[in-house]
Order: sequence, then C-alpha cells, then structure tokens
Amino acid sequence: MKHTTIKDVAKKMGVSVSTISRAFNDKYDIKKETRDRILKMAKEMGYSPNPIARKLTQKRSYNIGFVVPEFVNSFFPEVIIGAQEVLLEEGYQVLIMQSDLSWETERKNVKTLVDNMVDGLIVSLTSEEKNNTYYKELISSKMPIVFFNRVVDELSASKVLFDDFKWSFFATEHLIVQGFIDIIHITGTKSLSLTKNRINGFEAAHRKHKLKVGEVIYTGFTTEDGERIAESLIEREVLPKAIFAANDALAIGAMHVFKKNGYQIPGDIAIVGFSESRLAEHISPPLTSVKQPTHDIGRAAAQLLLDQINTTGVFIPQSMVLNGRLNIRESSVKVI
Amino acid sequence: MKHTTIKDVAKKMGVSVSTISRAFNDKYDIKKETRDRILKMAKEMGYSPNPIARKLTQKRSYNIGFVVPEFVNSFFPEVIIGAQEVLLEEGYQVLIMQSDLSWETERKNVKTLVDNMVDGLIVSLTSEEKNNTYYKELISSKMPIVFFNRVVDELSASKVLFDDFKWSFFATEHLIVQGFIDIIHITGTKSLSLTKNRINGFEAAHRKHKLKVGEVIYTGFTTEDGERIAESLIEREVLPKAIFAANDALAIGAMHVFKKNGYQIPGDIAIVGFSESRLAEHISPPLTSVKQPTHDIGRAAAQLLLDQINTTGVFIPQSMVLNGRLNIRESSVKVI
DNA sequence: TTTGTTTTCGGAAACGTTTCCGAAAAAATA
DNA sequence: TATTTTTTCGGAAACGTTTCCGAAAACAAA
Repeated sequence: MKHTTIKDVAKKMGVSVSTISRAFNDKYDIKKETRDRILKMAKEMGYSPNPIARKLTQKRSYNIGFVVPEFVNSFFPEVIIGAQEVLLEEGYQVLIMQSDLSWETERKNVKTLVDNMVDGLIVSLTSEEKNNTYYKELISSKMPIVFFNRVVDELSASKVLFDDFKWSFFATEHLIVQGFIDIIHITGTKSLSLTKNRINGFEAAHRKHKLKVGEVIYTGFTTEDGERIAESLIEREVLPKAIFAANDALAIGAMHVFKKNGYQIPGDIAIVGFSESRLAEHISPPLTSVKQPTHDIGRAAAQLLLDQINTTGVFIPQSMVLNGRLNIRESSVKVI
Repeated sequence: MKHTTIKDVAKKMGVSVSTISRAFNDKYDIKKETRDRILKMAKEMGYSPNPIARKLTQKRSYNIGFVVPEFVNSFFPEVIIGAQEVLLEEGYQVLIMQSDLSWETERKNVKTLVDNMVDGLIVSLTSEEKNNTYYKELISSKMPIVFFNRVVDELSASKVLFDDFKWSFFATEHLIVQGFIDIIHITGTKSLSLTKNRINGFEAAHRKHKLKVGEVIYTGFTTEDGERIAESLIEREVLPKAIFAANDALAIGAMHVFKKNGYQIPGDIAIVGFSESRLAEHISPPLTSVKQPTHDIGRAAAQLLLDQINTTGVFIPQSMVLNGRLNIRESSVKVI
C-alpha cells in the first residue's frame, strides 16, 4: 500500500511539489523540458495523482452517475450504452447504480454518487413524488442533472422524453382501424406520467374513431403482472378482442397465459406491446410493439448533461422529445 | 456550494473539530450527552461529513465496484441484483460499470473504481489474457477482489464458478439419449475457459455414448452471431439434426432464421441453449436451456468479498462452484 | 550596464477530515 | 484532603493534492 506520492517524485527530482503538480495539470507556467522530464520520471516511478486528494481541491472528477430504476429489461441497459458512447468520448467514466424499483435505494444511490463527487447525473425515477424535494435541493445546489423516461414536470431540469401520448395513440389506432373493438389497456404504475400519457393516447384514439373508450387496468410492469391480469381476464369469460399493453413484459406475460389456455393470438385476442424488447420479434407470434430509440435517448441525455456541465453562466434546462416507430408484427394483424 | 463543514459546527458549538469528528465516528472517548448534542446540532445545520475528505485519511469507503463485460442480456444484471442484496444489507453501496466487451474499457473501469477507493471489486472478465498482469498487481496490492463466471486460473483470487463441463455434458446427453446424432455445438469466444469447459462437456457426452464427436463452431455470444451461423449452416444443405448453443442468445438467433426458412423445431432441428434467459420459456417453441443460479452467484460473490474484506490476516482465496439445472422444453424433445 | 518584462519555479496555505498526544476535568482511591 | 486513575476533550499533524503569491532567473529593451 506504499503508494508513491507527489512528494516522492518531488524529492527524487529535487524540485518542488507544485512543479510536479503543474507538470501533470499542463499549466502554462512550466518549462516544456522540465515537464517532459517530470512526466517521464513519474511514469518510471509508477506515480499517478491520487484522484481522491485531487477531488478535495478541485471541482471535477470526470465521473458521471447513472441511476436507473431497474435493469433486467434491456431498455435501460441500452440507453446506458448509448450515453456511455458519447461520455467516454469526452473522457468521462460512467458509474451505474440501480434502484431495484425502490425510491429509498434510489435516494441512497444518488447520494453516494454525489458523495463521490460525480460531475453530473442522469437519472430515471422510480417514483415521481417521493424524492422530489431532495432533487430540488440537488438542482438548486447546481448539480448538473438530466432526467429521462420517467420524469416529473415539477423539477426544472433537462429531460429527454418520448412522446408516449402520440405512440400510444398510434398503437391503439392500429388496432382500431383493423376493426378490433373492445380493446383493453393494461398499464403499470399509476403515478408515473408516462402511464397517464399512454392512457390519454389510448383514449384519444377511441374518441377520434367515435368509439366507447376501452377499459384501463392498472398493475405493475413485470411479466408476472401480465400473467396475473390475463388470468383474471380469462375468469371473466367474456374476453376483450384486443389488448394494448404499456410494456412488452406485460404483453408477453399475458400472451403466455392466453396461449397456455388455448387461445389463439391474434385470432382470439390481438396484442400489442410498448418499448420494444429484444424478444418481440423472436416470440411467437412476433409481437407488435412501439420501438423507442433507446440508444438515441442515452446519447441525447449525455449530450444535454455535457452542455450543462460546460455552461459557465446560468443554464436553461432543455427538453428533447424523441421519435419512435410502431413495428407491426403478427400478434396484432386481424386474421380474415 | 457553501457546504457546511466540520469547522462550522465546531465554531457554532464552541467545541473543537476533533470532538465533532468523534461524535460522528462513535468513538469511545466522548461523553454521551455532548455527542447527542452535537449530532442534533449537526442535523439542524445540515452537516454531514464529506466522504472525499474522509477517504483521504481513512481506508474504507463502503463502496463496492462491480464490473461486467456487458449487461443487455439479463444474466449479469441478475447476478448484480443478487450481490446487491447482501451488500446493501451490510451497508455497502454498489457501483456498476460495464465494459462493452472491450478489455480496454474494462481496464479503465476497474481503474476508476480503484481510484474512487472502493473497498472491493467483483468482476467478470471480457478477456482472460489482456489484463492479467494488471490484475496481478491489483491483487498483490491487497485489493479485495472476486471473479465470477469469466475467470482465469492464473489469478489467485476468490472465484465463484459454474460447472460448465457438467451441465454441458448433461445438455448434450439429453440430446443424445433421445436419439439425435449429428449434433453441432455453437459456442462463443474461444479464449474463455468457460467456452473450453463447455466444449469438453459436449465431447465427453459423445464419448460416453460411443459416438463420433460433433462439430464445434466458434463465433460470438450474440443473437446476430447465432443468425449468421444458422444461415451458413443452411447453405451447407445437409443440416445437423440438433444444435447445442453455448448461450441462449445464440440459440434464439439460430432458431429465428431456421424458422424463417421453413424448418421445423424440433422436427427438423432440435435446439438447446445455455444460461437460461428470461425469454426461454416464452419463445416458440419454448427453449430447453441450462439454468444458472444467477441470483446465488451474485450472493456468493458478495459473501466471498465480504469475507476477504473482513479478514485481517492473510486471506486464502476461496472458490465456489454452484449448481444448475437443465430445463427441458419443447425445442429439444424428439417428435415421434 | 541598467531597468523593465516575462518565464519558471518554490513556499505555504487550503481542501475537510481523522487521529495521535497530551492536558484538563472528573471520578475513584487512599 | 491528597493522590491516582479514568474520562473527556483540544491542539496539531497528517492524508495528497492544487493554487495563490511572490521571488529568482532569464530575457528584452533602453
């Protein structure tokens, strides 16, 4: 553990500590030759500046914190990869933490990240209420932060969003124009605004086509939730003709129990999902779903964060909303 | 940014800085009452010790670093969740970094984690050669570290392993006993020892049953690799009767193009995968696969790491090998 | 050569803690 | 009460850097 320190190099070379520091920080007030000499010697001695000590005096750590609510679905990993692409390019390292769908651990996560002096944060919320005041403090303390996917209007920070209303609208309209009536919308956590937006899109599509708006069922966002809902639906005996799920996991779970119970998809029930997952096209039948540009979401978030970090004056939060695509597959096309 | 510091509280309360420090570190040599008084006041003033400064003098950060080669497949996220369960319990925070299958960024990842003074590391390698000497230095510098899944024998550290040989053996035997001959093994990166072990298991099963050992095809670990291999197989015109893939992603990719080209599974080709993914049972036909105890792998790794951290004397590296299960599903049962 | 500028560097304070050492205060013992 | 022991606390050094300030050295201008 006898790490070589800046003093060791200074002593060895007979120069002052500050000179070594200057050499490493590429300051203007040092002679080229001595800098090269120092750098060479430092490398020989296996010295590199201690980042902890450095952070104590400086402001920057070149670390970015990334907090996601979960990451077993590939959605969040994919946006992280996108963000990491642009961040690494700029010399930043990305520290990831996952909140396990708990706002308490989310809170702890961003705290440890802040404690470790990250230069900025990219976060997607587990809940839109619980940590609000905490985030407000954070924002007013000038910590650069951008939210994505799961955001809250109340917080004045940069955000990258998806037009949930629009694509929910398109997805249900796709069902409607094929003649499906009696469509049910299964959705996740009630408190998230993306949930509300998708519901609004679902209902708007009905209204546009002068249809009685379909039922909305709340549950979680997991495959198991989808299975549970499907089972309860089957017990009703009168099944809907189509289901629009707020999430591929839900759709797949539901599909699973429908198939197990002998229902044909899309013959008996048509299904469309959201936030296209990797398996959408591999499952049987292939699942119609709204594809979000995960990669681009990450890249955009990273870019907004960098903008904020590099802004010296007051920063005006920016919001971007990205576009998606409805990938129509077998699970939702009416058999004639 | 005018964070309240320990001095502020000291001044405000008319006591020395060291007393405040003692109050926060629960030292024996402070009077109960003054400690309570200090803690209360500190809370009022919104003070909490700066972890960076603290790290400079202390050794512990209560942060654990987790480095994985990728995380869009749910395998790694699941083991992280398992590890996080036991680590959070003990008051540690888990910082995750992903290497994007590049050993260079893996290198950078563990470096920044070490720079941030994590108390220990849990890592799964991208390559078993490239960073060896680096890890050796790290280990000899007494950094607690445990490897899992993708490990290298040469490194003397704790490891948690899966018996790839055994389960590969069982998987191919499952194919063999049903009368499939002409089985091909598709596998990933050649340099990983888990690859070798799975090949050995594959071959051993053949030998046990006195069969000519099947062909082994090397590729990557992604769905796309599986698709590519399947296409090249189709061009051969004489297809194998069964495929054992070293990975569910490979299996699913291959299955996809076989189905697209009108082949029946398992009628024309039977398929079994490995490291069961979430989609195995949802895909069509449901995929036979070897299930690894992802959760337990994480828990075990975390436990081994904690053991090492809490050992004061010399630590003797431990290895654990965990058990799996072959989940037989439709994709590999011979149709009669 | 003298004076003025610029370049290059050293000394020391600062960042926010912890910890060692010793002293004052309190308690226990004689 | 006098002495010893224990408890509680303050002062200061240390952790490894960066940065401010000023001085020495080098150079340019007069």
